Parts: sequence; C-alpha cells; structure tokens
Amino acid sequence: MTENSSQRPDSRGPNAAAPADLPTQYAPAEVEEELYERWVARGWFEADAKSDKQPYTIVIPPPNVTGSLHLGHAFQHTLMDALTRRKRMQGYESLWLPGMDHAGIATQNKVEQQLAEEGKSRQDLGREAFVERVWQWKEEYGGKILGQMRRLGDGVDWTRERFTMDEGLSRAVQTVFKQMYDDGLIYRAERIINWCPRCLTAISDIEVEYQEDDGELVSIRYGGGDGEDDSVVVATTRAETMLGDTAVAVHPDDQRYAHLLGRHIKLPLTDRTIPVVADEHVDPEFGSGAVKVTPAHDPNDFAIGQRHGLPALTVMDERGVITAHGPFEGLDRFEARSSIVAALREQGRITAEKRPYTHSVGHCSRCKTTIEPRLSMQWWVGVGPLAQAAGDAVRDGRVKIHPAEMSARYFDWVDNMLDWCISRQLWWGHRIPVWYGPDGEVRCLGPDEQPPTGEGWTQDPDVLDTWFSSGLWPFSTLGWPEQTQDLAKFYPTDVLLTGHDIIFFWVARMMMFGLYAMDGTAPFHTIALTGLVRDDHGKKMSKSNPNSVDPLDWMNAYGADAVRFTLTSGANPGADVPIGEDWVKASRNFANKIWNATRFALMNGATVQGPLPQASELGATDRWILSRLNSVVAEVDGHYDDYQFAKLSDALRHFAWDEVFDWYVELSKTTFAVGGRPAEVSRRVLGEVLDVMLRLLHPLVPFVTESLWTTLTGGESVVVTSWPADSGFRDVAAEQEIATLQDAVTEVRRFRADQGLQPGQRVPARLSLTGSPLASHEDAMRQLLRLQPEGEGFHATASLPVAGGTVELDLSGVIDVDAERKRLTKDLDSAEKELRQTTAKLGNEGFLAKAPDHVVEKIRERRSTAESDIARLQQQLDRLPTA
RNA sequence: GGGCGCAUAGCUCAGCGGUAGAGCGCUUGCCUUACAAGCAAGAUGUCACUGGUUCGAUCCCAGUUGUGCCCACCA
Repeated sequence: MTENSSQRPDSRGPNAAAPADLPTQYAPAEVEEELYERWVARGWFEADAKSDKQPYTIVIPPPNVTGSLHLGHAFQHTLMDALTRRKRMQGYESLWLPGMDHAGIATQNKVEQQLAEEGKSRQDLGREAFVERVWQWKEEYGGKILGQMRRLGDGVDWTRERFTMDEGLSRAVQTVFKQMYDDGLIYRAERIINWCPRCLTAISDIEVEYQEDDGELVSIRYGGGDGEDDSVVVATTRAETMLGDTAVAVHPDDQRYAHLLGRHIKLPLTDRTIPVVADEHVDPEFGSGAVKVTPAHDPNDFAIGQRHGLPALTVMDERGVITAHGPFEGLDRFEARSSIVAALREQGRITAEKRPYTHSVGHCSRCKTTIEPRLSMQWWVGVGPLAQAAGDAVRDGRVKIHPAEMSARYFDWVDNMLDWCISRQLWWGHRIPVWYGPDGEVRCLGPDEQPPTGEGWTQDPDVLDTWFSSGLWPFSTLGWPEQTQDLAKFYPTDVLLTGHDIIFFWVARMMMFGLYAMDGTAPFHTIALTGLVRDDHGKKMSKSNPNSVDPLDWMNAYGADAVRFTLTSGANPGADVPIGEDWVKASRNFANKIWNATRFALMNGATVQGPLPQASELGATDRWILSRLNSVVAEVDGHYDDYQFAKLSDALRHFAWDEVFDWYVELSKTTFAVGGRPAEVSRRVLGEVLDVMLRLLHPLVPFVTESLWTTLTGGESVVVTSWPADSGFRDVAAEQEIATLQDAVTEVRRFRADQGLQPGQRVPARLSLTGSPLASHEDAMRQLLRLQPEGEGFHATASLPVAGGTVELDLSGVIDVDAERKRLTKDLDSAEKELRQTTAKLGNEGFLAKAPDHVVEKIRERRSTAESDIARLQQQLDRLPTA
C-alpha cells in the first residue's frame, strides 16, 4: 500500500470544520493504554459490596501463572468483559473478579526446567528453597499475564485480584479439606494410580492423555515346566511387568483352560509359580483368552488381584527402573522390556510377536511421559454424594448449561465419576494438612489448629491437586470461610464462562465443592461453554504449532478492539472459533469506519443535547433510522440473553455500516446541504443514533467507542453511562418508504453501471417521481444518483420498477443500446422463470389445499409482480432503437 | 467399543418445511468535500450421497460416505 491519504491534498470544502484532534484514521495504539489506565484510576471496575444495586458476578477462569495468554484466553476474556460491561451499564453492581492459578504441577515443571538449565535439581535446593524459588518465578512471570489483560481491556476489579496460593484461599482449602475429612469424604488408600515417572507424582485419571502409539504385542508361553498340559499363552505390550505377575486369569466358562483352574504354573524367567484363576473380566474372544495378572502395575489386574486375594508385587521404582532381583534389576522399564523379550525368545517362550502394534497409551498431560500405573498410598475424595448433587443441580434446572448439547458431556462425567486422587508428590501447592504421630496416629488440622508438638510427629509431605483449590474459586475468592460482605453480596456468581475442555477438570469440581461448602447453593446459575480458537483453516492452534499467534502482535498491529470484535463475530455457542489475520484487519476497518462516521457527524454539528424532536418534525429518514435503532437495541439484548455473540456482533455491524453509514449518513448530506429546520432535526437524530450505537458497541469494542462517545457527547465515559433501552418507537411506514427509496436508487445505479456511465459523471436527467412515495426524496435521489437538472435532447428512457411504483429516468445522450438490451433481456428471463414457477405452484391443488394462507398469498403476489415485470420489460425492449 | 456433532459460495461460517445468506476473497468502475482501512455495481452454490415422509425437503426421518470432538479402553 503505497497510497497514503494524508499525503493527498486535502480537498475538503471550507464548511468542513473538521475537529483538528480527529485524524482521518483511527490509531488504536495511541489511545488504548491511556484510556485503560484512566478507567482503572477512576475505579470504574471496582464493585461495591455495600451498594443497593443488584449484583452481577463473574469470576475469571484463573489462568495458570506458567504461561502467557493466548487467543483462547483473549476470546473468553472478551466475552466475559462484554457481559460485565453491559451489566454495569444496565445498572448492576457488576463484578468481574480476576486472578491466577498456581497450577501446581505445571509451574513446578517450569521452574524445574529453569533449574535444570543451571545444572540443578529441586532436590539440590531442598523443599523450602525450591518453593521460595517458585514464588519468585510467580512474581516475575505472573505480571506478564496481568499486562496482557490490561492490553485487552479487561474490565476486572483489580482490588479483588486473587491467587490460589494466597493466605485466604489457602485457609479455604484447609477448611474444606478438614470438613470433608471429618465427614469421611476424604480418605487415604493404597490403590493403582497413574504415576508419571518423570514428574515423580501421582496424577488423576483426567490428567492422562491417551494417544495411539506404536508398541509391540508379544505372546508368551507360561507354564509348561514339568508337563505339557499346563502351558498357557498370554499376550502383553508391557513384557517387563511379567516380573510382577502373580496369576494368570481366564474366563470361568472357558473350557480350554478349565483343567488349569486352581493349578499353579511356572512363571518364566523367575523361580516362582503362579495360580490360574477364573475371572469374568477376561474376554475369552481376545487373543488366547488368557491374561497375565500384575496387580501392582495395572489397574484391571489390581482389581482381579483384589477379587482373588492375590499378592501385589511391585517390580519397579518411582522412576520406572526394575527393582525385582535378578538379571533385569536396575534396567529402565523400556530397556527391560526388550531384554526380557530377548531372554524369553532365547528360551523359546515367545509364540508370536506383532510389531509395530498400534495401541492407545497413556501419557502425562504435563510432560508427555508414558504413564506407569503404580500401586501407591494416596489421598482420595469420595465423590459419590458430591457428584450426585452436582448432577442434580443441572438436572433440576438450578444450573443451566449453554449450549444445552454440552450437558450430555457433563452428565456423562458426573454420573460415572470415580473417586478423585488428590495427593501429589510435589512441593508447589497446598500441603496436605495431615500429621502422623509416632504411634501411627493421624490428625487432620483446620487452619486455626496448631500442629501437634512432640517427638515423631511429621506432616504429610504431599500437596493437593491444583484443581482442588481452583474448585473452591467462586467462593474462596470472595473471602470464604469468613462470612464476608463480598460473599453475601456476590455469591452465587451469575455466569461461568469457560472452554468446554475443562468441564471435568474445573466446572464439575466447582459444582461439587460449591454445593458442598455453600449449603447446597450452586456457584453459578449459568454455565456458558465456549469452543477452542482455531486458525483460519479450522486447524487447532497450540503453542507447538506454527500457526500459533500471540494476541499481543495483532493487538499492536490492529488494536485490541479489532481482535475483540473478530473473536466475538466468530463466537457461535459452544463452537470453535476460527480467526485469521485478514479477519482482524476487517474488524480494524470496521473500527475505522465507525471513527470516520462519527467524525463526519462532528463536522456537521451532530448533537446529543436536548430532547429528540417531536415525531411530527421528523422526516421519513429520521423516523426510519430511529425505528431501526430501537429494533436493534431489542435485538442485541435478545442475543446477549442467549450468549449469541456472533449474532449480536453481526447485527451491530450490519446496522452501523449498511444502514447508518451507507444510507442515513448519505441521505443526511442532502438534508444538511438544504439546511433549515430539517437539517437541525437531522443533526439531533444523527447524534442520537451514534450515541446509542456507540453505547451498544462499547462492550465489544471498548476503546474506539470510548474515544468517540466522549468526544461526541462530552460525557465523562461510556463505561459508566447507561445501557440503551428500546423506547418502543417503531415506524413501519417509514421503514417501507426508505426500503423503496433504497430499491429505486440501487436500481438506477445498476442501470448506470450497466450503461457504463461514470459514477462521478453528472448526467442530465429527468426524474419522474410525481405520485410516487419517493417524491419527497427527489433532492436526495439526485444527490445519490449524481443527476443534474434536466438537460436537453432526451433520446432514451429507462423505466425502473420499484416497490409501489416506477421510477422514470430519462437520460440525454446516446445510451448503449446493446448493454441495455442485455440487461432487459436478462431481467425478462428471470421474470419469466418466476412466472412459470409461481403459476405451476398455484396450479397445484395439494398446495392450495394445504399450504397456509399467507404462503399462498405471497406466491400470488410474486406471480402478479412477475406478470407486470414481463409486460414492462417487453415494452422497454420494444422501445429500444434497433441498431 | 460407546456418546455427541458436523458436511451450505474459493475460504471461514450463519440459516431454514415455502424464491439460498454474511464476512473475507474475486470481477468491473470510481479518490463522489467522513473514511481508498473507502464507495458503487456484479459473478459464484446438483445446500455430501441414496432412499423415505410431504402439495412442497437444503431443512424432518432412515441409511451411506467423509470428518471432528468426548468417554471407555484393547491384556
């Protein structure tokens, strides 16, 4: 783009009293930061717990301190910001509470990586120093997120910023833990858990990501040591676990192995023999129908072991290194796997090998290491009654899920939830408030209780799953367990807006904890679920993908408003949101268009002062735009109530650009030129329309609207002004009249374009509007169509149909007969087609008998329109001079 | 293996039992005194396929194919 408008000579007329402070292009970067700091300094985002206003509360899904905000955050933040800004304008005590999550395992991993670069481990530092180091890290990097939120324009209450490791929130964690422990909902048990051999901690079931990996499936012959009849083939993808086998299981009805039941067979590579047991879990159709049982290293095997009283033999340590005595001791699990297979092969015990064998393997969602199921003593939440309550709250309608289809996913989870492993063998997080005494005594402490003194008492070294504290977020952030004013005023919150990817991690847990700790009051009444942000070809955006975009880059290039508007435009409920740079540019263009339209209004003395003129003083265009304006207010409100952000964005863009800017503003130019009372009225109406429009747009694009609204109205800030209300004013007649005008102008423009007439070329012409509803718009039409008063020597006539009549346009000069014939013929063809279709339809008895009246009537109208069009077009064709 | 969803213009997506829509892109003509980040006009679709219901199906039903996501889990 080499062209730069500022370098062109300014050809504006002398009447253009352009405000010197309003350049022809909107420059977001120059104003956004200043505006934001002003909003914060004035305290407009701060909610008052003592106010009489009705509260409206959203707590932010706390971003992890580990990262920076990506477009997904920008997306959700924009929607939450829009919701809370609108409610604030509507007169609610609107609170959007910000904060961050300590993100236990994720953050610990980051800091450990940092240490590794220094050649150190967390063990080198020791627990206390390591935790101190993580706090430093949090101070340093947490600020980046806050800066991004400011840049985006998030209207959050910074005085209420929270962090899940804050003292107050930690008290909440300990209080809930103690209460649940006393209620028997938290217990300690030794079970198979998902163990990450790299993070060296247990993780919960949903922190495991399954993916298809290429492995191997080897079939091993067990038994057969003394007699030929006791051998059985089992298959495994984890051959190393055979060292811990304590049985072979077969289906109880499987006749092939009936003779082996109760007998012991030799376990290869060991000096042990193991029993053959019968268990329903075994699928006789799968493989050989016999399965090796390793209770200490597989969840299903553990269950079989429990049913048959089998011993659980641990053969690997926490790093996945073989501990079983023998030739494989000290080998890593994957080395051991190939060594063991090789050894078995040598002994002739391998009956089949399938390689590669693609199967689903669990990985640590944090570091992608292959999970090792491991028998371990951990703390658990017994979720039964909590999950039941969480499901019921949605089932009985106390909590609504948007879009409703997503509730199936929620129910699927809460109705089948297994107990939740909450202890983590990490250092960063809330320490489990349990102490063990010298005599095996166990004591769970509340926040105000002193740790037991005396020899031999030690605290449990583990910390809680990070989602334990985020599950308390809707009330812990408001001061619970203290009965604070905030809690009384703002709990329960109104809407939870978050991605559908954390329904299980976070949403369900907040439901459980909220209902449990807050006496059955759910933490929010609406769950609004969003999709993921994708690139402009629908591909998933992730940090590892090259398509990943830092929202800051786009905000710097095009403004925060442009990014925000693009995101809301794509926000269909629950659906993924594609975004591309071209679309952000288009939104930037929209912001600039608003800027310039307002600039035009200011140059022409649009005003917001004083009451609107009486209806009797309003012209048809004024009544039309005010009618439309109020319809749009109602429409936007409806879309907000349904969380239809894409629809409300479209409605506003369409109204602003296609109606206000392209028509009302253009028509007003003629009015202003003529002057007098109509011009005064129009200035006031234009001011009104822009005032309301800017307020409607503000929650989506806060910066440009703030700049313009304060300039236009002289008001202090659009942030604290009122949300527009539908006055109820509608004028159907005016809307129809303007629609007719638009049709007429468009039709003439089309005629001109087909004729190859230059748009700027003033054409001598006669407009015959007598008796037409458009008579009063003649000046405007001449302006829009660039027609001069009558010239001389008319040669040709164009007769243009519009709703309710015909516009006769006589052009001087020689028109292009071929072009005109082509145009008329084309129109004639489509009119004839229309006639055929409607006639056929009206000749259909079934249609006449069963179709609703208004449909039949509509078809009749279409047919008669087609008939008259054909007659007129035919006549015009006949009138054309032959070449 | 179970569940949910999707298939509409070149791209990304709305829509919907009664003449197919938007944004971007594309074509043509324009700096028309708010804006070239703009204005005007225009082109483009067997609404995945096959059946069924209906006076009428892009829309409802069944099946097919393709595709996405979630859950379970494969010894």
